[in-house]
Amino acid sequence: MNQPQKNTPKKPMTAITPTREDDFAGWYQAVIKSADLAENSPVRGSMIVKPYGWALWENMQKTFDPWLKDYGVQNTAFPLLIPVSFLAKEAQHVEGFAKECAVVTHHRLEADGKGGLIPSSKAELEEPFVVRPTSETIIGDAMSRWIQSYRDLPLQLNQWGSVMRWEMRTRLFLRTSEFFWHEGHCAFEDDAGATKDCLTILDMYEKFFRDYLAFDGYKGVKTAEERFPGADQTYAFESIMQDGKALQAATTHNLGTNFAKSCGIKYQNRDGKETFAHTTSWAFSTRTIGALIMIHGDDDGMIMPPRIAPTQVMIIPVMKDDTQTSTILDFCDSLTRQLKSKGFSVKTDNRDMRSSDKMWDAVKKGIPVRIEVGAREVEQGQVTCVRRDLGKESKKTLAVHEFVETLPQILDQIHDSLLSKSTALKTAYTQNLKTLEDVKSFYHAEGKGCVKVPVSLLQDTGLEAIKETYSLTARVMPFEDEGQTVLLAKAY
RNA sequence: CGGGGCGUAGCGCAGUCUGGUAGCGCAUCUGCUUUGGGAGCAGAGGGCCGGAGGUUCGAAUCCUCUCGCCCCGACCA
Repeated sequence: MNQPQKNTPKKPMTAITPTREDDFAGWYQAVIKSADLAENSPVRGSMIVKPYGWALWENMQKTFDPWLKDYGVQNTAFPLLIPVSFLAKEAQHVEGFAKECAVVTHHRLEADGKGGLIPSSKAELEEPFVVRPTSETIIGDAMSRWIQSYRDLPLQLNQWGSVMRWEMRTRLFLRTSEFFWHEGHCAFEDDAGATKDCLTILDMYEKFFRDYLAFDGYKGVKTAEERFPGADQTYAFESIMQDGKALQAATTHNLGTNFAKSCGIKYQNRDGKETFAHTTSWAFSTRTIGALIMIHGDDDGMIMPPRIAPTQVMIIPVMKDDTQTSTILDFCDSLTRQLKSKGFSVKTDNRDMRSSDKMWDAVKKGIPVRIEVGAREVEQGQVTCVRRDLGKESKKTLAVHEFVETLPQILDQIHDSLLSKSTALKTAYTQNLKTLEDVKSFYHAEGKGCVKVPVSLLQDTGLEAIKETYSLTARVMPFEDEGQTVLLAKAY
């Protein structure tokens, strides 16, 4: 699947088979495999994030975490296991998550007499734990003790970790039983504080996605139906994939006083009266890696946005015979040091492989800039430079100093180009329609992508059937239309 | 959990209908020639045919049961 195959003569050879057009889901998996981002594990539904994929996630954390701290958020670590009784506290919340919880019921194993191990019947827990599907309840419990006075507010907490939701159908990055994320949990004096928090964080997400991950999307409010279980209001950033489906890249929730009431988060207000705090929670997950793939990737594989790419520049030595090896490698080495000292993430691929294979490897991994250094370049003090997003047509030879000086611009150009492609994708896959009939005929005619319709259609009893028929859901009511429209789409 | 597909060498697959010595391509290893977008020739190694039971002289192939993966739904970040 990750190997080149003889495509039909008409199509140019691609590094990835199947192509996006042939089979989008198959293409998606092939990209992950070819880029060596992640793989399935022996644990059903749980992935192994491989070093290259994890490096990407680490870069996301490194970028985003300081923003949170700057805003006033403090990092914490709460237990992986949550007492079942905690989860049971908030009615909506239970209903939302109970059916996808992994439960820990024992604390000891014993031999089953057949060479295996089973939970010991003598070691059953009095109260089972659930592996956290999200941490509102256990953090809420702590908040109820930590918050006494309005002086303790706002309390802004976050943790980087993983959670588990027992999903029926899993797909690498997009939906796995265990997934990695950050989860912010904050408490405020009033609704104004909580709402402002949700919107501030949502803006932060948008900035992160646009300025670092180079993708566009719709910021807005979720419909009542699509709200987080236990939230008064859910905000989201919805992005559009190359197959026209929507993907929720991040959400923020105004939990109102729902969790404050169920967890007992009360404080004495400025008038000395006991008052419930207003809490929020917000998150983005390793799912955004799936979004990166489906937004930027092409038939040659991954395309990493330069500002988040684990490796921004891959230097490929092109050796003809042994006599040149050391001078070429020295040249690469000095170039690497030069670029590293300027803060770029650079690698020289000096593996003992054919150079053309190394080039394809860099292509499939989506490394933004590829540099080829052979005898010619060494002699002339030049480098040959190729942009991943534009392919071999963009191959250019530059003097070394010129390359080093312009690299920031090259990376910015790649970023800008990816972002504007993503905006174009979003626009091309959004139809502005007025009536249910329009929606029906659009999808009936095999229309691909999302439709934006007046919010009043949510009231229309005919909408359900259409949503059902075409597997649509209400994604978000975009801010750009001031809540007057709602985006309907198939979604990941 | 429903409907469909699939588990055979590291990867991708054929062989299964019609039971009879385990195959192909790529990758790997060796040698020589090559090297600027997936090199050529010659040779070599590699398998409990997902697992467990059956039927049979004989099972990758037939039967039963299981486990896992993929796609489309339902559920969802």
